[in-house]
This record gives sequence, C-alpha cells and structure tokens, in this order.
Amino acid sequence: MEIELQIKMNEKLFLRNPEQSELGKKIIMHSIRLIHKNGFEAFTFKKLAEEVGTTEAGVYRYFENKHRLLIYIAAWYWAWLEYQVMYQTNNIHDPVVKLKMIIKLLATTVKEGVQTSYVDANLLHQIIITEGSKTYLTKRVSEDNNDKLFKPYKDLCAHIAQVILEYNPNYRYPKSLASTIIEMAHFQNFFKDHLPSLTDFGDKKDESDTVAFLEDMLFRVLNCHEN
Amino acid sequence: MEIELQIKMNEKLFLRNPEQSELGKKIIMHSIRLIHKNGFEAFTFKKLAEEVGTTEAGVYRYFENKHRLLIYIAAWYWAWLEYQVMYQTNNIHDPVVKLKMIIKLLATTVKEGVQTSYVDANLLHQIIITEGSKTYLTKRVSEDNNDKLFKPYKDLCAHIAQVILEYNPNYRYPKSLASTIIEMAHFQNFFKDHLPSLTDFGDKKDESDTVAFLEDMLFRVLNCHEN
DNA sequence: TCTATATTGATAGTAATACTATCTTTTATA
DNA sequence: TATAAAAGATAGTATTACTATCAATATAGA
Repeated sequence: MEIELQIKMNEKLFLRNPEQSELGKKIIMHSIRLIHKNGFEAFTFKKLAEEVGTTEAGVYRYFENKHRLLIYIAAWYWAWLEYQVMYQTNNIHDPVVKLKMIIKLLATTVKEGVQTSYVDANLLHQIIITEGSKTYLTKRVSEDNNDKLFKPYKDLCAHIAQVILEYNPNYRYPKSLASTIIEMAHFQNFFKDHLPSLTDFGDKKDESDTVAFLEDMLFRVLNCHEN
Repeated sequence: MEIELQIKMNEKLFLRNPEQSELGKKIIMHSIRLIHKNGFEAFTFKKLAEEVGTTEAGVYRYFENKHRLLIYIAAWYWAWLEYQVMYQTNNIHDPVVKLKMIIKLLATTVKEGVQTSYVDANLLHQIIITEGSKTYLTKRVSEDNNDKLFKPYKDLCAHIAQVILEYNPNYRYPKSLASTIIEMAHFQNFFKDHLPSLTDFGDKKDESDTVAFLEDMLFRVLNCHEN
C-alpha cells in the first residue's frame, strides 16, 4: 500500500497551485534544492527556471515573487510537521512522552515516515532552520498574517501549547513556551553548527544535545513551582 | 560633565571607520532611520545616499555592502548592550537582581543612560528585533564568524552565561539558556506586536509580559531540580 | 474527433539594484 | 604652502525583479 500525503495549502500562497502540475512540482522541488544550496538571498527565479528547465515567466505564473515562494514552502513544512506530530503522538496518552516526541520531531532530521513524492523533507528541514524566520521578519508581516499565510505555524504552536497545558494546566505561558521551543529547536541547532560558542554543545554532529537541552528546559519550567 | 560613549569596533566591519568622520556618522544615523522605516530588504545604498546627501559611491567607501552595514550596526548594538549590562549590574552582588536587570535591558526599550550622539538606541533596538538574526542566518556565517564580526553578540551571551552560573553553578546549559533568553527577548516582543497568537500576551503595548515570561522561565529553569 | 481553453515556451523589454571606475574638488595636516 | 586623504560628481555594467506579448502545445468537453 502506498499512501501519499497531500497537504491542502492556502490559495493565497500561490498564483497557480504548484501541486497540480508537473511544472509546479518541479518548481517546488528545485526551489528547495537551490535555496538549500545557495541560501535564500542568492536564490533567484532565473536560476530556478534554468534548473527546472523553464523560463522566468514560467515561474512567475506560479508565485508572485521569491518571498511568497519561501512562505509557501515554510507553510508546507509546518503543516507537514504538524501532521507528523499528530501521527507520532496519536494514541499516546502520557503528555511527557508526547512532549518528548514533539521536541524530537522539531529538532532532529527526519527519518521519513509517510513519503511525499517531490519534497525532500530533510533538505526542507535544513532550509527552515536558516530561512524560516525570514518569512515573517519583514515589514509585510501583518498583511501576510491577514492573508493567513502563517496559519500552519500558528496551528502547530497552538497544538504544542495544548499538550503543555495537558501536562501542567496551571502554567501561564503555554503559547510563548511553545513558540520558544519551536524557535530554539532551530536556533540552537544552527548555533551548534555555525556559532558553537552560543551553545554548550561540543562539536557533536547530531542533534542529541539540542534535544537534551530543550527537554531539560521544558520540563524544568513545567515541573517547577512558581517563583 | 558630559561623557560620550565610544565603542571600539572590529576593523573588518567596515572599509573606512564611520565613527571618524561626519559623513560616516551620518551614514550610520540615516541607515538606522531608513532600515527602521522601510525594513532591511527595501534598504538600498542609493536611498541611503540620498538621505545622507552624498552619493552611492560615497557610501561604498565606508561599507562593502548593505549586509556588512547591518552587521556593523548589530555589532554596535550588542557592544552597547553589554556595556549597559555592565553598567547597570555593577556593584550588584545578588545574581537574581542581576539577571532580572539583564532581562529588562534585553527586552525593554531603553531609557537612555549614557547618551550616544548619533545613534538612536531606541530605533536600533527595534531594528535588531526584526533584522538582528538576519546578520548570521546566511550562507556566509562561518566566514563572517572567522572575521570576528559576531564577537559582541557572543561576548554578551558569555557574560549572561556567567551570571547564570553564578546563580546556579550546577546548571548544565548556561550558554544555550543565555542565547535562548537573548533571542526570545526579541522574538516574543516581535510576536506580541505582529503574531500575537504565538504568545500569551494580550494587546498590551509595553514589554512587561515578555519580561514576566522570561523571568518566570529563567528562574524556573534555574531553581528546579533535575528531571 | 473536433474545438475551446488552459498551460507552457520563447522572446523582449524595463526599472531598479548592486556594484566599480575615474576624475575633480575640497578638506585636513605636516 | 605642499601633499595626501576624503568627498563629490559622473558614468557605466551586470544582475535582479519583474511585465508583456505571442506562438505552440496539451487537455478536456461536446
């Protein structure tokens, strides 16, 4: 049995739905590869078109501009991650186990569960670490937010906040703690690889220290009595 | 008595030292104003030159490109902030008081202590919230890091980690906790203003909720027994 | 199967951006 | 007052970020 995951994306994220054509899928696939390779700043629709084997105009038919495309793939990532969280924590009743699973999913590179044909979830995870916050750190946040472009991110955050409250219903900052965990799952990994003196992690290659730090922090916060 | 604060900047941050000429100071001053107004993406040396009353070439004599300029003002900010921390926590022996002061300095808009002639610390603080992480979230991090461009940031982080250890010498992740506090002081404020559902803060205008959240988190982590 | 429609390809063009180069004038300084 | 350093003025280039147009092709419905 082969199951393919289809994520329904907000219409405002694109001009033409890239999931509904070969060209569209190639655009997404090569965007991820190119952004991963050269970074978002060096990424242009011209280079993308070359890789894909179409023209600049061809890409512009799908996405207004490269920032929108970045928001698209980020939204896809967050929706996909929330699905992973749902899937992996389904039938688990102990919120401790759930929260540990969530941290693991946030902070570690994925060992593919349900396959998605044209998106490389590992590359995407790496991209979101470096480029993810650029989606909203702009002068246009509020407009983009009104268009619900960040809904998948906010949904995931709300979901995690829920589990936090399940574990400790009296904790006063579940959403802020959730967004902290999400962001730090990325930032601490980035720091580990590129600015290690901002962390306490040696030069270990994997993300186990990041996971340990986040778990330690989360459960200290949730177990500790008010100060 | 008028004291002016001079921050000694790494030579690699600029081509010509902007602190040593009127034009240079104007470039910094108007950069801050323009980036604050339009955001870093829309900021160009041409527009800057117009504001300053010089030419594009004039600006290029001081800074290689706009990214370097951003790193410069960010470095200035972090150096300035570490000075503020030093100054405000001097002669305080209780690490609790010190840590609370640090959080306050990180998260709240400044009420000028020692004046700096041409840098508007309030605008700068706002800029760093939105644009600060863009200084290092690039493909060039490692090179820039080798050039010591992020030293002020790392120094501040190390300083805070020190105070954390003063309070709890057994805590295992002082640097990661410090960088978490620094980043979240900015992100939670940004979220509060632009993506409020990622926080637990109402629509209060000031930063008191952010401060409360960070203090609560920090001291729970440091007071709590190992899990 | 024919035909209307949507999609893609190919090409061209424009305004703005991110620079580099050069030459002249002004300013500081010894 | 001579000299060097800084700033001003101007020009030019390659790339980026688009928009527009028209022909070719695929597809889907009648």
